[in-house]
Amino acid sequence: MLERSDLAIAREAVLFASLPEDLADSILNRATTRSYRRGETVFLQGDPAESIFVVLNGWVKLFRLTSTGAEAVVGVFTKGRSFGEAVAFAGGAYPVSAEAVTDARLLHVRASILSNMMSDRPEIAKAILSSAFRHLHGLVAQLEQLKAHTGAQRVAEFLLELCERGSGSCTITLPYDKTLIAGRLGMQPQSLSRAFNRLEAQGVKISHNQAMIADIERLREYMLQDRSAPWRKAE
Amino acid sequence: MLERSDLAIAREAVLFASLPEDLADSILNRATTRSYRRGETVFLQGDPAESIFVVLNGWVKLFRLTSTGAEAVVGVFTKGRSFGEAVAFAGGAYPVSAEAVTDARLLHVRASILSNMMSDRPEIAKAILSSAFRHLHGLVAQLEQLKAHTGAQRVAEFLLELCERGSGSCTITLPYDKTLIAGRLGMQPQSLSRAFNRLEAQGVKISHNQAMIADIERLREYMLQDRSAPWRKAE
DNA sequence: GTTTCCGCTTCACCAAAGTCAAGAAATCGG
DNA sequence: CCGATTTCTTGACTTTGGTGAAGCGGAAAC
Repeated sequence: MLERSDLAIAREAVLFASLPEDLADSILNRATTRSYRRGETVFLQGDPAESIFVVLNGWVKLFRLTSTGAEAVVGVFTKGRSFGEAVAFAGGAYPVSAEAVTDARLLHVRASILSNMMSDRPEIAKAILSSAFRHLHGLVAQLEQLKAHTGAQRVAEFLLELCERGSGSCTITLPYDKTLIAGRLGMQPQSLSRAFNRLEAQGVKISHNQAMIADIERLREYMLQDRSAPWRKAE
Repeated sequence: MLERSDLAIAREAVLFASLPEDLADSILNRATTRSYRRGETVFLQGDPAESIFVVLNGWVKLFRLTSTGAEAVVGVFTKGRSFGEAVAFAGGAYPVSAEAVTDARLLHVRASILSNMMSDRPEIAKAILSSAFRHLHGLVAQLEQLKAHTGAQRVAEFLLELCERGSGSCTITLPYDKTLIAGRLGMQPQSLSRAFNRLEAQGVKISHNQAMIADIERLREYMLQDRSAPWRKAE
């Protein structure tokens, strides 16, 4: 049912990584996959939560629609990341909507299956809690970012997360379009453009969807700066 | 060990509410309580997470300290609310710090106890997941607030959450000091003051730690307004 | 009672970012 | 290859909210 490569990706996911192989496989055997087109909805906020999802490829965004139609992006996930764990067990409705932002393939795991297996194998509960914790941690980090960093600093942080290396220079490909990056960072696309300009002073060059960072350490220092630190003027 | 009134509060908490009474009690029998003075630290971000906490009375804030010493408040909890569920099982370190903001009493439940019991009684896992989901939902709501609402709107939302009634007028007591309210809403105390002033136009009066809302519906409408809606000028 | 301290508010100023609008650049369909 | 749509950037303007300083008032301490 699942292709070999799908299995490999799913097993790497936090959700399954800590489980013994036999257990992971017996869950994965009962899971299904589905492809989504760019822009297609996976679920809407308010839908009854019955499944847990694991991204096999492509990108999926989770977002909240406000009463007035504005959207607040809450997470953007790619290969190996799961979502929906906690809510599917709390038996409620999804508090966010999910949409494929590129063509994507997702693994669906019905919560009821896991729920049944959980009685025999309590490790499952811990695996799910680990995933849930990861989400909590991610949200807390986002809150901190929003409350304590300027737009340009958030952009710097975003770029640094994409860097493999810890120092020196590096070139990265922006993983999805700038409109979405702006949403993820809680700003308007216009402000993202301006933030990129501002980062030029820190040795960052953007062209098309490539970002070149001249000095990772320098950028990291910029990102960590106190908000009220214009002593050293915008260079 | 636990007083009768403590038991009653703990049983109401999301964490225990869904559990059969015998199970809840056997957990609570193995839990301890402790009192904290105003300002006392419960744990620090980075501490190994061994316990889950339930607030019995008083108020506790969860916050993150940035590298530069700024703090970002991530939650403020009172009677019946629990925290630390997910992380205690993921076996990691607390990603936030916790501090009593008033004199407070907390129930401590060692994660290892729950962990052991979980094998026999899988309902426990679901109770914990429900609590974790509640936190997730709360954080998502905060993100939406920050990204989509102005300061004054966030204050309005905060006040409305404290209202029991759904319409008409109401008077509420601010549950903790304004500095903390400002932190919880992601703004400076000065900005909170200004926001209160702005809300006067919406029929909100603040004196000392009392807030009088003349018309709940009106305030709710104000809070729901699109950010880009100054067509009807700031009245 | 008076002093001190703390929490809160107000003011003036400024930087950050949203809004509106126009234009450039890239992408896609024919 | 060309036109049309979408995405991105830029500019001018406005609003929001942060910053620092000053002032007010209440509560606890002397």
